[in-house]
Amino acid sequence: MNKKPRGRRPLSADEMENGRAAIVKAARALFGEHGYSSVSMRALAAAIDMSPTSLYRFYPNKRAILVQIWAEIFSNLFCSCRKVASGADTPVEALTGYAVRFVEYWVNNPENYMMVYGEIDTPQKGESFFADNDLVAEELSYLGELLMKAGVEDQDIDLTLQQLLCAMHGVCHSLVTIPEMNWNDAKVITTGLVTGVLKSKWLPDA
Amino acid sequence: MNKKPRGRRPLSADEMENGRAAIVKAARALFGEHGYSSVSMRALAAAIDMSPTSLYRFYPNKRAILVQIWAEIFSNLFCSCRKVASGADTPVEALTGYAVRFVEYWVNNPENYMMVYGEIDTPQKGESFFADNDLVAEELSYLGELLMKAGVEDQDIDLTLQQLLCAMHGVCHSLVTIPEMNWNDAKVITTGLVTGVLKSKWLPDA
DNA sequence: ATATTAAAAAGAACGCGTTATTTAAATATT
DNA sequence: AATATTTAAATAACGCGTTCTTTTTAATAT
Repeated sequence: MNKKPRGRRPLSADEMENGRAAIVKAARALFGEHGYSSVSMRALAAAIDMSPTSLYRFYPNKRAILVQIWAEIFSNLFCSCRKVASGADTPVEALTGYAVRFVEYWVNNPENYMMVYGEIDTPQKGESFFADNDLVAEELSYLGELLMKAGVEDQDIDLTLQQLLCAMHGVCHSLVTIPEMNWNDAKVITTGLVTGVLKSKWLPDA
Repeated sequence: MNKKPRGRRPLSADEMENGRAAIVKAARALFGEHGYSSVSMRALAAAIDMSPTSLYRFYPNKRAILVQIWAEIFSNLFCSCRKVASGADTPVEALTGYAVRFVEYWVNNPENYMMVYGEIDTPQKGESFFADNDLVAEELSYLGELLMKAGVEDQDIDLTLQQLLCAMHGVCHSLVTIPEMNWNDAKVITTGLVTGVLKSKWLPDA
């Protein structure tokens, strides 16, 4: 029979989406200006004339709002990186250019880095942004193709890609989280590392 | 005249030291068992029969207690790494062995990694553990010597050392914070990266 | 002994993220 | 129209790190 249910209807998909969008929009502005942890849920709610607890109808917690913002950040980042890569003459130059841009983005926007990597205290309760996210997955396969074009053999691509990722992350992480150290230029550090990753596999041992 | 001051004396150096030691001892046990952020200052205080607010006489905040613990963690880590390095046949093998042990330590003790690198949300208000700490400084110069013995030229040592650090940090950071990814063996990833770093500088370009 | 002083120790309170509970609104049934 | 029901929205409350305020304690001077 499928009779209509009795009480007040739940939020429609549209209402849900609009609510989420409003929250993320305000959060992006506030987090960007004052930093993630300085913006309270109460302040965020007030900014969009919403009760603090009502936020929890749209997002399960503060971190979930942040994760939503990550996608935008990564979208910009990847776009910027690919632009560099596509302008390069050789696959190897494309890879190094990509990596350099990647690192420079985070080093130049440490507050974004902090928003993404700075709050690992909640040890991913099954959310797993990076492994599941389509955006990230596609970027990984893109980099895999670049490695292939650069001449890395098929059976080495997976490992080399992971080493490349670790290298890029490592430079970002080190430079951002230990700013008081006398770091060499990010570009120089990164270029050498990437070059090393690319060389170490298919060049004969010295 | 230098007369004695009138009121109650401040805590003596001994009392201060004992208080700090008691706090750190309890904190190390509790943080290790339940995780840093799951242990409240109130619980920590209760564990040593102290008023929560009295903790703040010995340490300015919770994070400062954590930082104190870092030194112990790093002491163990460096000791373990050097043991491997000193057993190696060649300087290059010493370096790779060092790096592999370094990475494996963090990967095998992610809760320690989290304690050290997991809470960067407070953007170091001038505390700067890594750049100032003597333990760290000495370890850096030790690694610098290893690089020298490995044949890295003087003018390249600083850069190569930083690349080595970034590489090690990058592997740790990636493997610990993105555990859901199908990572290759930490040893394999690290060995390749370190080899690449060591090669990329003084080998002629391909 | 008692008063004075300075610091320690304890207590109350703030804003935080979040949850439990209560109140209000909307819709199908009687 | 009144009622029952289901959900949204609002309010209270919890434990947290931390700070402000008060009380207690210990040491000196009278």
